[in-house]
Amino acid sequence: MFDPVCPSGLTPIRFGDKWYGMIIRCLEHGPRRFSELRVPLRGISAKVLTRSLRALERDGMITRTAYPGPVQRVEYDLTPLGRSLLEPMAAACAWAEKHWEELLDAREAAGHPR
Amino acid sequence: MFDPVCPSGLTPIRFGDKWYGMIIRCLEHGPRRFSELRVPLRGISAKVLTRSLRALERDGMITRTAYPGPVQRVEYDLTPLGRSLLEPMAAACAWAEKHWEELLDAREAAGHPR
DNA sequence: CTAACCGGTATCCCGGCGGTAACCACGTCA
DNA sequence: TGACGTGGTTACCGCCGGGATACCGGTTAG
Repeated sequence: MFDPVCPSGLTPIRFGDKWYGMIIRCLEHGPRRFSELRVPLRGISAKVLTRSLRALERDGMITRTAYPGPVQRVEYDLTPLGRSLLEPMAAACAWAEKHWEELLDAREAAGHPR
Repeated sequence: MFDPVCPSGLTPIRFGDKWYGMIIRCLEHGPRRFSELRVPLRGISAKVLTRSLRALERDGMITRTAYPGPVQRVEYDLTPLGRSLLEPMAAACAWAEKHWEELLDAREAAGHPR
């Protein structure tokens, strides 16, 4: 998921900052903990992940819940608003799937290394 | 069109660089000349517009046609690929129209100045 | 006691985006 | 002859996003 060559990271369509969209997709199937998010988002630093999560929280896209147990445990989950973003994101992904090769070919033809 | 307060410039959804998407929308209803593009895109500098246009051209989104008449005349037009981007952009705009207020409210509630 | 895990924060660095300003070639007009 | 419009290019500069690294407080496992 989200390997460096994945087209989803290369579409001209972006949601918020670099990770905003990917984080939302990671939360699509239920809440995730901080460290669970770092796995699929290969290479994200803790700082950047924290910042993106804070931004998403500020925008009402996700909730942050710290469980008071003895072990530190924080879960992030999508709000209805965040979930509603999945729809246009799906449209963007559909576009990318259909037209990604075209875009790549155009770049190659323009002399840009693939 | 595209005044600084327009939500379209503030959605978390972005297409390419800052202007990529707006340029495509400007070309939606037919070809436009360089200077015609600078009008709706208030405040864009020639440098940035040129760079964005080159990027769009490189990606096969638009064509650049210089007419050989006595006066210098260059027109930019959407390719089918560029036109196909209008679809997910419409989805993004629909989302923004529906949920923009929600996002704003969330930011305000988070103590962020509106 | 020590190490590791969790969920971060603090600091530094770098590259790229975006903006300003100056300049330029070409052609037209007065 | 000079000013002006068109469609740029170039140099410079500031800011911010993103990455790497180090550290930290609390808890638990060995």
